[in-house]
Amino acid sequence: MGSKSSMEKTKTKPKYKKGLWSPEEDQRLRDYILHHGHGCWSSVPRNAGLQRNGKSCRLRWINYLRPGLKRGTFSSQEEETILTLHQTLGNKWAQIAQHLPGRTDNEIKNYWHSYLKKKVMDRAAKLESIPKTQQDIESSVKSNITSTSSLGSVGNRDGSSIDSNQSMSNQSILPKLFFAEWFDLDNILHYGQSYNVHEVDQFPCYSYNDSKDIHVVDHPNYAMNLEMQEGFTHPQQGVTYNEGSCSSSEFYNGAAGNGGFDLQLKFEEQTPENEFGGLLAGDLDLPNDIFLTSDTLMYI
DNA sequence: AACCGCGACAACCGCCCAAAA
DNA sequence: GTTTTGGGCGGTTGTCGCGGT
Repeated sequence: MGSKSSMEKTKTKPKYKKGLWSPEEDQRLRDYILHHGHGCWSSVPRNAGLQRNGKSCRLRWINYLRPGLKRGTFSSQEEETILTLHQTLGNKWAQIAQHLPGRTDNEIKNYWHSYLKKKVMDRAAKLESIPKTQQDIESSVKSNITSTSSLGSVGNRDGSSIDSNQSMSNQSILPKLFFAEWFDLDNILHYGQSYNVHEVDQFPCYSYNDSKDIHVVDHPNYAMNLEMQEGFTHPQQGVTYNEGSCSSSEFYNGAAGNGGFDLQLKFEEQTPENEFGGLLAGDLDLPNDIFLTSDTLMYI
């Protein structure tokens, strides 16, 4: 026994802290990743001075600290998206999350287990109670809808999915929303002019309604966002912010989401201050007329 | 006021896979 | 070719707050 304990002494694993994250820990992790990128996750806690393991840091960053997370209740549209995708993909939460900008797989999973699953079961139960003939009608209608849906036909949940499912999981039909898009360029007014966003040869472009000129990715906000996204995606390269590139005249908060997303920013409600907002406002020299409130939303 | 049940959400655990050694 | 390591994912558990009794 003694020898064993001495062996254990020489092979002691570092004691990692567990449980809820404190605001100080969040701050450390956020500061570290925003300045250095995460790189190798196992080295993050060491370098950031945290008593956590790398996995825990990664999870905390992805599910909570990462900029662009959309929090709060799910909209009915998001709900339907989850239901539809779950019907097709099963419990592939990460894949489902790819179609819900700003939502994490964990969040969707929790929502499913706490609410949606029950809702689906209730629906099924109701369907059970409906007389057979009516069920037949409904199921035929449902199958018609499914077959004409852009999501393709329903696959098996055990992974032995049919082709359309595989193509869906490998190559998303729905567009992914990039970091840049949380400014919702479609709804931005530039010096009082509205402009359209489109692509030319896969380069994001924008043009003003009253002009034939097409501008290629030189929109400062777009560039900044792309840069930030690159920074987060490739942390080794470091995060280089386009400091001072946000001109207050180029976008404003509160533009109506024209069927898309509201131009709003949302930051952590749990943290004592709007730290990411503080980061933006501080490090990025955010203009004064961009309102960063705890009620606002930011999308990624 | 105390207790209990429940829902929502955060976080951990274990497994799998791919890349590196 | 094998082992090790790191990252990602899904399932599950833990914690907290709130409402009802």
